[in-house]
Amino acid sequence: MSEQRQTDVAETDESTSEKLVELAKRRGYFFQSSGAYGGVGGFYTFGPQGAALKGNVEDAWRDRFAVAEGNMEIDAPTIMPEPVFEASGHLDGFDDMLVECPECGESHRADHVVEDNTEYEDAESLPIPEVEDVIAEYELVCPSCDAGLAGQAVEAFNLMFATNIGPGDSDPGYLRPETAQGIFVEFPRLKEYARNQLPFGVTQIGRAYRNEISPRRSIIRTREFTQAELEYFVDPEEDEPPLERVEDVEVTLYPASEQNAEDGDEVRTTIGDAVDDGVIGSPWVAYFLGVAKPWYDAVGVDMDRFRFRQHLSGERAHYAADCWDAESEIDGNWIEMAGFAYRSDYDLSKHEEHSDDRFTIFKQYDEPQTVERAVVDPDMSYLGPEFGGDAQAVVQKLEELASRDRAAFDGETVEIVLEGESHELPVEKTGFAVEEQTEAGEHITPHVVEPSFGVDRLVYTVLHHAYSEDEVAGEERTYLDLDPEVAPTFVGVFPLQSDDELEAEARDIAAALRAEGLAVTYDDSGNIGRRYRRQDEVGTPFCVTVDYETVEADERSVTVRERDSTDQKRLPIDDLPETLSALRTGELEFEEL
RNA sequence: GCGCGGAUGGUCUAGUGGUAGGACCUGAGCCUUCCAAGCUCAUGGCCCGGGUUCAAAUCCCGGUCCGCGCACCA
Repeated sequence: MSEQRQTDVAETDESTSEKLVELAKRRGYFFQSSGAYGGVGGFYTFGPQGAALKGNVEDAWRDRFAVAEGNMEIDAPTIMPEPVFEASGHLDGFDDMLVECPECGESHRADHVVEDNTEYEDAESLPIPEVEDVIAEYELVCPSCDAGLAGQAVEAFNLMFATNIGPGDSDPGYLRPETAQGIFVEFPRLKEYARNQLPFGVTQIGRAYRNEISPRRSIIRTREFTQAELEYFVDPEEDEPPLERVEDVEVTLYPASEQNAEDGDEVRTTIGDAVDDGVIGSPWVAYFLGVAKPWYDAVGVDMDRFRFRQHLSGERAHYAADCWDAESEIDGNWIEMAGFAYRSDYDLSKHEEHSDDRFTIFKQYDEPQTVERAVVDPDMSYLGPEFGGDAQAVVQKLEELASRDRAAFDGETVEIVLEGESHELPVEKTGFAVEEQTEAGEHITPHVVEPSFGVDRLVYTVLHHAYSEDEVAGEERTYLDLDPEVAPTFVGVFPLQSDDELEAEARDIAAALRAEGLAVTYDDSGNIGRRYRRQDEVGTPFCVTVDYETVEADERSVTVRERDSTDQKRLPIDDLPETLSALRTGELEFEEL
């Protein structure tokens, strides 16, 4: 269907965006929240049409990335306690340090001021008091007006919304800045549910919150938004993606090498070739790019305005081996709609470190392995009196030494170094032994592949790419050529004109189609042309009109009008529910009627 | 957070120091046998708070929100 998609948008892209935002307000797609109270920045309400469209897009995502891939979906809370974000790094990493100039009042990123004027390279990782000290020590000045910044307070601005769990402030919590943590945190239980078998995937569709300094461009960058994320857990040594399913998928790639090149350009290739040529480093990332591309096409993203862009080394997190964004073109700008990252074991290791639970999977060997292992079992009745409070540290040193260098225990005595001081102790008191142990497997930390979709940006793209203008019978027309699968209203039902008999018949048909599970709107106001245009503007794919032939002829029939072509066909009423359902799923094309 | 520009019915807009018009939309009616037609009538507005002034939607200050640039984009 997309190859016929019209991109004959008149005038400039920018005015398309303006017209779309205006249409969205007027027709109930989306609009600014709390308008009655002056509005609030970065929050949008999806109106009746927008909520339905968004819901349909989410359903389509669920069908593809959860159901069709055999993954499980969860629904975690949006508020989680502070330790979760200490582990995830959001508490520190999400901080911006701001320092305000006492003269001109401008705020600057304190870490940037430091990095630009000293030899410090990673000022963001310094504690705030230290940044203040550095500013004083180097007598750094305001980049705008050269006034001295020494002595000015450096303020932390965290992009997470903070709250308190329960009364008082002893139990801080945060609104999640991404849905992913809700999955990672529950990994210990989810792995049980997956019967400890890798690979498995967990999806979540939900809200995330970021207290953006500067929300922009309507629903493109908001403070509350919806993500659809998949965390796919794999055994890095054994699991491989079923690339054969997607190897022929054609994609437009914009690799880092091309972005860095003088005359770099996008590359058209297939998933299979991109993996073979090493353009996409991670086969897992490649697989999900291959799944995502046809899906984006199906929900209505214009493939001529779509690409996958590789992250440059500078914008990639240090733990991410390879990362690609799905981007769509809006107003001549490319906006990020999804990120596909190979995150290694970073997230699970962090939670393993910070929590009491195990974020590993027990991986059984093909054959149990017998290994020799050097162990110690120190005589604490000797070590205790000898070393006092350091006894535990001595035990730890002995354990380390045994596993590292068992030859050290060959003599009568063994030497350990404790806080720079050397100690000798009799080997017989260490309980040193080499034991044979049988191991059935090992605990491994799975790696995770993360396709992370921004639902709001996708909805915006779908609307923007669907926005079309043409002429019908000499009259200008605006319509959204939304795919029937995601269109908020699927069919409009009208009486041809004011007439009790026609209206009654049309209402009956509308009720029958609703009973079929279709999204139906009934309209009998104004003339028929006006009603068609109304539905065109919200993107309703089909309209059914009851005329005098319907109520007078022997075989009762109605006209069905298609939105994009405005063509009409006559159909028997009895066939309507079945035919329209088939049109919705794409089993049937309008031309075939 | 800074800078620049903006804010008038649901939407788009005109406007002057003397409390507001238009178009579209919407509703009622007439007309109408398939594409925003016509006619009649109707609903509905100066972002918020201060200040100047006899008088402020208009001028000034502050705030909120929107757009753009800077910065930021986990």
